[in-house]
Amino acid sequence: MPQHKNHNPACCCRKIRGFGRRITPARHAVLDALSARGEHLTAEEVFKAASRHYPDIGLATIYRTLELFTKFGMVNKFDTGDDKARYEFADGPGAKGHHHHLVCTSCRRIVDYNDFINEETELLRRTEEGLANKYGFKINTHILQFYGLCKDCAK
Amino acid sequence: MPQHKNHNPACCCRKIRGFGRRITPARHAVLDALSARGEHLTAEEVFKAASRHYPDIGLATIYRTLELFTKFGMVNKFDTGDDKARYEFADGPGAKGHHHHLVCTSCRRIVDYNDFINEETELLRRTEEGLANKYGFKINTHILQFYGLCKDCAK
DNA sequence: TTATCTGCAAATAATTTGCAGTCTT
DNA sequence: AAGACTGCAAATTATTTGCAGATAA
Repeated sequence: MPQHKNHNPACCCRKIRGFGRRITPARHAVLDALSARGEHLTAEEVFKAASRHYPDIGLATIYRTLELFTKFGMVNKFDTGDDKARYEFADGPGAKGHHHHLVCTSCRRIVDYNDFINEETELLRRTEEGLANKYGFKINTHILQFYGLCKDCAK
Repeated sequence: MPQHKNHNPACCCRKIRGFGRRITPARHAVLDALSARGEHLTAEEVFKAASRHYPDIGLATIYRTLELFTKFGMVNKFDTGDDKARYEFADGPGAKGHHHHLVCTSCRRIVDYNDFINEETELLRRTEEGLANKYGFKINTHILQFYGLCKDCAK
């Protein structure tokens, strides 16, 4: 996992403080969990990972923390069709780590890809612009995900 | 709401029977609810609408029916970020009614658009092809949604 | 006839919330 | 000190499931 600029502790702490919020052991543990344990973690998975460094942490705190980070734009919350939210560090369009997801509907494996990102980003940008004009929306985000069967499950 | 070929009762019934399943009053009521009450209904909304014609219907039946129709490809199930699934008749890419969603994160209004559908569809098709080759996925669906604030909520 | 379908009530499972005490700043 | 943050337990909410009876084919 490459270490993107958004993901290092110093930057995250600055951001949190910038919003007038506090740095706590629980929040550190969540940040660590998110950067150490790869992408697209469920709240439960973040909880398990964070518990290792900080055994007293509670699941409710995980939820509150992830919600907060999501609100700050540090984290993306998304859903892949099972009924658990998933979380990962956010990389805005254009950032090195920006990617979309390819989801296996059978084994729930999630593949990050960024092979067509430039083309996609460009079209999405134009679409956003067009939609904003026509419908008067102020668009903040989009979700693009592909669903199918991975090689193993397709057999 | 235009009446697409996929949405008329005769075609739906044929499809259901084609899968070896039965036509029942409950299923009729769900079909009616979906075509009469517009798009992107929650299970609860389908339930209310269907209850009007068929008061004895139960919510569990709504869920089971919608799941079945989704499995048959007659209905799309999707999610707009609140934690309720939403359902609408499916129009495959290329069909007249094919569209994507623009969601207001404040008032939860959902706008259907198909302004850039051709371009989008074309890029998505190419992307699917590329991803299928590179990652060995057999891709079945995609989700593309834009999130932002509608005109009223942006004030 | 017979497998599918149903409503109901109870069970799940993810997420949220109230609260009293504990920290960060 | 003051407000932000916490863990815990209880509450919520959407969805699922078991079951015995009803019904479409």
